[in-house]
Amino acid sequence: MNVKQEPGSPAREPRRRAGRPRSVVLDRELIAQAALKLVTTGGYASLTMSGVAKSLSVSPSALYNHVESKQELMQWIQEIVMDGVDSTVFETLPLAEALMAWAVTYRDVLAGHAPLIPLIAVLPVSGSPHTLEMYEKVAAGFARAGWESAQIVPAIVAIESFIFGSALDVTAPLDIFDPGPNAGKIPKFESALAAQRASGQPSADAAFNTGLRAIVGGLVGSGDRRH
Amino acid sequence: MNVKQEPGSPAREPRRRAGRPRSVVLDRELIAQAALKLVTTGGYASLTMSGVAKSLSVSPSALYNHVESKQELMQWIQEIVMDGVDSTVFETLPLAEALMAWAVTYRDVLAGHAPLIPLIAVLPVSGSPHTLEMYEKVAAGFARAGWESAQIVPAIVAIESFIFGSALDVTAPLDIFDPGPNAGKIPKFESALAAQRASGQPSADAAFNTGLRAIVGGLVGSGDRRH
DNA sequence: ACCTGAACACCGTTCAAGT
DNA sequence: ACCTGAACACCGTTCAAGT
Repeated sequence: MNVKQEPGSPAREPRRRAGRPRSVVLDRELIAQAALKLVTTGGYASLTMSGVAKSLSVSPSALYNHVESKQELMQWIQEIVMDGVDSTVFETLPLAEALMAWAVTYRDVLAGHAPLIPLIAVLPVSGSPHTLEMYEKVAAGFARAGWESAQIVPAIVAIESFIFGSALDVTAPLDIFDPGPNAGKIPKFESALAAQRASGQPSADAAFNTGLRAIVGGLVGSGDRRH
Repeated sequence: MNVKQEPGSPAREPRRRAGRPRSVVLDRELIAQAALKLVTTGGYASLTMSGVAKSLSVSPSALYNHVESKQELMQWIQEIVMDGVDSTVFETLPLAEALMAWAVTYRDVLAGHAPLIPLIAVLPVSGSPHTLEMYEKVAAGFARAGWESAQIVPAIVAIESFIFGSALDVTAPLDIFDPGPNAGKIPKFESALAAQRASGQPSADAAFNTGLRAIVGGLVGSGDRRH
């Protein structure tokens, strides 16, 4: 999935005079990596143009020679993040299993980047060749399983919607459903909550497993979508 | 669903001397409504403390006598928005149909408030009695259908995750999947896309219908979750 | 008790000036 | 071509001062 740097092209480093502390020669790759490191270290609240500039020992305005806006910078991050989704499974597994394996890596990858989710949900894929390749593999998986053409995109988007929502859910506090001062007024929900808690599994994980099985089963299980 | 103002309590207006233009007497209700109107008119980009203050003819700092932060103000909006979700259907319809009707109103209500979604996904429900009541009705619907206690919360959260993701999806541009310069390189996906487009239905709607049927069918259809 | 106005500590972004 | 430093137009929030 990850595209490695080709060892054939030596990526010639611009030589730097020694002895003098100097600022880095900026480019897209460098800025994107610095931004990603910042996010990984301090979360999205720490992702500021100033912060990125500082981590590169450069003035904030210097960044604008290479990136149009913070929004574009976030799209660069999004591409790197999406690169972590494994869609090779569609080449080796039957559709239902492939979808489940794909969804698991997809959710895990997004869970650490929740602020990107509203962006990804809305971002045209045209700018991200790798994301398009992912869709190609997923679509090919559906086609190979005999799906009717017109049903494929809705099915993909449906599962993706579930994945996005589930990834948001991962970031919720464990006690999100605690009724607080309203305890006792909502008996049915409280007993359901207590029973779920007794299982020991975080509700986000239980929900993801339950929902994934349900939606994939509901989509792939019934045969009325084949032509 | 909406809690009406009780006509018994006359909500005595503080009398205002006539002739002099004066600023409003602030309270939570007034601020929340002003904020909601601002959002409805100009979207979430226009929701600023200054903007709310201006619409109330008051200085921005005055708001902080009534609300702790912009975050809290957004929670007030969230409560009003969630009040639009119809969960009475669980009292009248069989579980599967109730879930689908509930999901439809839920997604429609959220679609106009996408920036709230990451907030709602993470917000403890304890602060919002109405939301808790919603969960009680949904849980009661599952219980009435004979569901095992421990399975109910995961099922609810799973459907909610799908709804959240689908609501985000509504705000995506219609041509989000346009391959742009990569046209031709992803044949399987492109033909699936063309076939879907030919149906005339926006892909977000098609995906929501497809996915909702699948997840509800996958959850409620198979009988192995009853005790 | 509650409002004003000034101030603070930030944002993202632009732009003339330098090299 | 690309970086710096100053500046701009905002943010949310705090706080002394007034009534």
